[in-house]
Amino acid sequence: MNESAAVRPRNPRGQGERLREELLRATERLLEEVGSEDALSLRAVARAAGVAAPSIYRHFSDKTELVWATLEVSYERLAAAMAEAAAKADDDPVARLRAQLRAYCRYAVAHPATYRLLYETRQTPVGPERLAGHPAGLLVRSWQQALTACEDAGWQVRGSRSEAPYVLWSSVHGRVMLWQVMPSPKDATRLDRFVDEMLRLLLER
Amino acid sequence: MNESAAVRPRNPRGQGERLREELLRATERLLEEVGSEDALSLRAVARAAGVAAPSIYRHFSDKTELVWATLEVSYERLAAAMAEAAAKADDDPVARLRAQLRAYCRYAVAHPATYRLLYETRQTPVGPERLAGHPAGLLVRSWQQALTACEDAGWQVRGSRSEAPYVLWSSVHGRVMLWQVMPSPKDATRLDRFVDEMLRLLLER
DNA sequence: TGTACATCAGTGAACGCGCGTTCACTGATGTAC
DNA sequence: TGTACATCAGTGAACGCGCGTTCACTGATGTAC
Repeated sequence: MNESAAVRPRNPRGQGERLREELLRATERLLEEVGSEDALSLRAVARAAGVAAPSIYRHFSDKTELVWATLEVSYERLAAAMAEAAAKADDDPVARLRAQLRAYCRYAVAHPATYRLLYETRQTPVGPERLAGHPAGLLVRSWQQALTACEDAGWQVRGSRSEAPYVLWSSVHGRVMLWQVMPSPKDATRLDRFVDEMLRLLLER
Repeated sequence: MNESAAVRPRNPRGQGERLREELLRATERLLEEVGSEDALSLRAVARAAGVAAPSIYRHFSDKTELVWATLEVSYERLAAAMAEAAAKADDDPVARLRAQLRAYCRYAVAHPATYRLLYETRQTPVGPERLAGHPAGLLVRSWQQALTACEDAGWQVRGSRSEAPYVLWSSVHGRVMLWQVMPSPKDATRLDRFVDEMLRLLLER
């Protein structure tokens, strides 16, 4: 039951912000463990950080703030993983797009609960100004750009050009979610094959 | 605060099973309202059904049983809507498939929370024997059959034939979920257009 | 026809629990004079 | 150099709440004799 961090020394003066980071990390880990915002308790977060529950309120005004901040961190990790994969790929726009899509899938496989939560806006009634900054908007732009890069390199996008980013993204998002639900073959290379198939369907010379 | 059903006459002898149906309907409605299993309370279900909380235990052994039974009902409704749409469509396999897909989208739009819950297996650790009966398996078979019917009518499926049902279903499922998350154009005809686009991508003469 | 009894649908009160949040506090450490 | 004081990081105890579930019950109604 001893969650972790049995004794935690108080931060030195002026270093109070460190606890903020520790709380974010603890929340990230626990969210993945319990699988939903409802099931996450501030008391558990405090326990995991080796701190009393009220200490959270020094850094976050309430539970919603804490969870939202954590999901922002998670989204940054996903974006970073995709960027890194693209950078490492061959100097070919299709290879780069494929690498990004695979990194996206790998993130979802590695953090299934977090991945789901990234798309659960319902959790806590959240203002439209926050919804506007939702990762979803940024992602669709990223697929959009990747497809344009492919066109610049001489590829043709099959079907409606304006629907194409949605086709790509929806299908990969949907496939990942179904993969998480379907019982049988929990084999992540199926996702890679799916990505290849989608690119073949969407792009032609 | 008076949730409903202020006075509920006791069922006549031998009709005790009626309450079971009423509880299922109340749960269905409340699940859609609160959006998650965690947020649903047995006490609220009882209140909505005009009954004392312990009465639930006459018909369901615990909360999990109640929710699971409700999701089964929801899934049956979805399947029925799809079947009805297919029956009403022209006598052409592509038209029938399109009608099924649109009915699927319409269901998701009309019951967003329920639709999401249908795919949340995580909710309560549930045995593999139950997972085996998960709607997901039935649905993939249904898309599978629909595609075969198209082939029999002279259409060709583009790309890998074995991936095709997953491409179709993943993309529609993913598109629906993204539609629910994205802020801007809450316009359900976009989903219809998406369905058309996917069929165009997947099927050729 | 009358009556004892079993069955059935449903209840009221209580259990123990963990939750988010508030409050007034402690005690170490840097700073001003 | 010494000391009063402000600041800072963090705490312990308590709040009121709603939850899932259990328990022993009530009272209407059908059935056996």
